[in-house]
Amino acid sequence: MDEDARATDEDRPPTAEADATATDTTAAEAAAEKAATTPRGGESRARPARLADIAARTGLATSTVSRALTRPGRVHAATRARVEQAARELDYVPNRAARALNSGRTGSIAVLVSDVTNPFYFGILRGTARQSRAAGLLQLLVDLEESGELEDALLGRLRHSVDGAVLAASRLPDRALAALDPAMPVVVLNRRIPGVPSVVIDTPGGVGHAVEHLVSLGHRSIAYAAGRQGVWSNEQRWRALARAAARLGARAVRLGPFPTTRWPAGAAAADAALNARVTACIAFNDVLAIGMLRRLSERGVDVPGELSVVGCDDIFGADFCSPPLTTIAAPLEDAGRLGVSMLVARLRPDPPAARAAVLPAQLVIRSSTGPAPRAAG
Amino acid sequence: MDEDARATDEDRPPTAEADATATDTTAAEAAAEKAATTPRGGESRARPARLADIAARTGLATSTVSRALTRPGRVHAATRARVEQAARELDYVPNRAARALNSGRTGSIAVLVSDVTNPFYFGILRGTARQSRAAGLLQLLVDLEESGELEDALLGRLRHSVDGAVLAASRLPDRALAALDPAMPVVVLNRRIPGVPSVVIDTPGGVGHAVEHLVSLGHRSIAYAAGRQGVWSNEQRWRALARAAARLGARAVRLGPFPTTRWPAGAAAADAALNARVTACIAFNDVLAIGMLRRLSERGVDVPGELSVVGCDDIFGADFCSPPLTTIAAPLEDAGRLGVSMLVARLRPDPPAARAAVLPAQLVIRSSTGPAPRAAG
DNA sequence: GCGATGGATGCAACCGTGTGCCATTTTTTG
DNA sequence: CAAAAAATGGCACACGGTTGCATCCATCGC
Repeated sequence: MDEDARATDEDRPPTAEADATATDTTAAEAAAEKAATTPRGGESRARPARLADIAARTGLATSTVSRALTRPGRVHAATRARVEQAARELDYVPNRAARALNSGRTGSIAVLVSDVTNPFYFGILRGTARQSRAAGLLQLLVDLEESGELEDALLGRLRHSVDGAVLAASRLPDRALAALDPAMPVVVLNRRIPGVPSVVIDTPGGVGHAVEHLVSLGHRSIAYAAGRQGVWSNEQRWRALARAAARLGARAVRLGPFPTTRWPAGAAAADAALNARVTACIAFNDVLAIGMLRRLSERGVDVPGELSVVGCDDIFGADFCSPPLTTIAAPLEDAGRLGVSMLVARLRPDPPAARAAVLPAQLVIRSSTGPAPRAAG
Repeated sequence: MDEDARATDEDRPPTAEADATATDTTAAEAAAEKAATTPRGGESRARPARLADIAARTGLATSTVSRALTRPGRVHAATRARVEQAARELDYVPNRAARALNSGRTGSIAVLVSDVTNPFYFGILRGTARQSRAAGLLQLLVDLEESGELEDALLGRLRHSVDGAVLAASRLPDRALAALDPAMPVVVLNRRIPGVPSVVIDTPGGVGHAVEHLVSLGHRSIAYAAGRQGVWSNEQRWRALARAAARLGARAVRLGPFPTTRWPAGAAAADAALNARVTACIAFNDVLAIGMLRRLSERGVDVPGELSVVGCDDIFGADFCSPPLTTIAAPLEDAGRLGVSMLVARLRPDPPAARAAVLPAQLVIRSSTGPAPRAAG
């Protein structure tokens, strides 16, 4: 404790490294360990308790101990109590590897995201994290760094290391994902594939509402700033916009595609929107939309006075950018939770048929949308 | 492929669930599997290839196959080629559980964060994800949801399931963390504990620069909007501010503590700063600072005209809030990478002594700081 | 009092991989 | 050409937990 107070050298210049004062303590620890138990080949770690240790302590067989801990009804109540007592005393923690080896279940799932730094995944990750823990599963986070090949390779190697996977925004073709299922149960988010359970957010429905919102404000020409070509949700959103515009007598223009993961993206989209003679623009996602806002601000374009901007997803930051962004809010945490729930259901001995869950999206109106300017069409 | 085109029903009302059209295909698949191999008790999954399968195919012993794949020098080159060929043909993937069981190494590490939705962790997670993959390790993401008890319990259960852990912002007391090390190697981020390897970002140094920046702009009274009491980095930053202010002849005021994970936090901090008769405020982190900006904007206070605001960390959003935030940028991805590197070094047979790496932080000047107003002092 | 019944427990065989030790083969050396 | 040395491959066991089957004992019914 008093050692802690000593470590206050905040005025030290930022050197690359600084040695801690721990050389002696670690040496002492190592010596202590070595003296304790040396199970095999001189390992330096203390040996954790096994079932056999509990068995020895209670005078039971390991099989009985195992049943006492995992099949409570299968042993005498008194025996069970004895075993649990001993387990507590020895600080017993079951070895997951051993359990996995003969049961085939690892007790963990993988969550694959295309890019961890994309704020879109924050909410999803929180949802998967919560539901995983609720289900007693560990969550492997795999960042694909926007690489489809990496995804393929990783899925192959993960196949037998996890019980299943949640794929948030996979890049693999439908066939590859559908083929994956027998080897490893999979749930996909934001995509619909026949035969694969999925969680889809009804952002297209929200796009319809956004178009209504814009048309009611007098907009008659609405652009769509597209994301990466071929992405399922990207095409869905464009179609929803085109359809709603047609229904309401407005003109729909498709711009792009624009990259949506790096900041420069929004600039190109903003310029394209200004060229397209529209009064409003719905962007594929909030990252793109916020990038547009920045560019428009740089160019001195008034939002929403001259151009209204709508985003998708309601990511972190959409409420404090300038101006606060009107967006189609996606229930990301719910989607993550539901994805894991469906995966867990899929892992049960009698898996339900693959289904596609649809979560509603809400149009959140902030300050980046307003009445259409008079002159434009 | 043509099936994919059919799945375009974006105008469908957002129902809770919709059945996929996959019942027949999954049934066919299941039948095909059952016909293939039924290893034990009629499992429904296809049996993955094992070493024994390669051995049978090549006419070698499993031990030789094992060595061919893991100890290239130990077998004849021709034998090794045969084995690798067979492994490819059978799509062999080593069973991690079995490997872990007898080697004691799981090939995975845990990364513990106190709250996944805190944008502070985004950069860190990307760093740990990259370095983990580079080291051939899987990364377990554990969200502690701001609960110290959960952390304690989880660390106990994880102890034998992972090779080590990176603790980003742990809540456990120093003693508990130091005691953890013999059972499970650990690297802590943003905290310095004797005997435990750590990666610390020199934000306090950056705070010093920020104070110089503010003083040079004429500020003489600077507030610190504190984060959660007792957090190591929080105390460090305050001390750095107080020390730098004393050195430069400015007055330092400590406000708070304020919660820094939820948005309402910033409001209280902003009001407190206005009451404190200061002209500038350095906040514990960017979440708090951005919350302050929002509140100040609501109250019609000009930033930086009436009050300058500085944040810490340079999280996602700090560059597009209004006004863009002057902040002390932390190299978060580097910190994550380095944390994993140090953990990996710790896992080697001859672990180096625990050391504390310090990464420099940079003051990034944007638009939330400016000259001090005339009247105040 | 004896056999049937069922609950409680132990035995032993797995799961798939890694590795120490030994047998065998091949190469080198005197 | 024989002996020594090196290279190569196989046997068997260990890792820790689960589970089918056998065993044992107590209780119950007749």
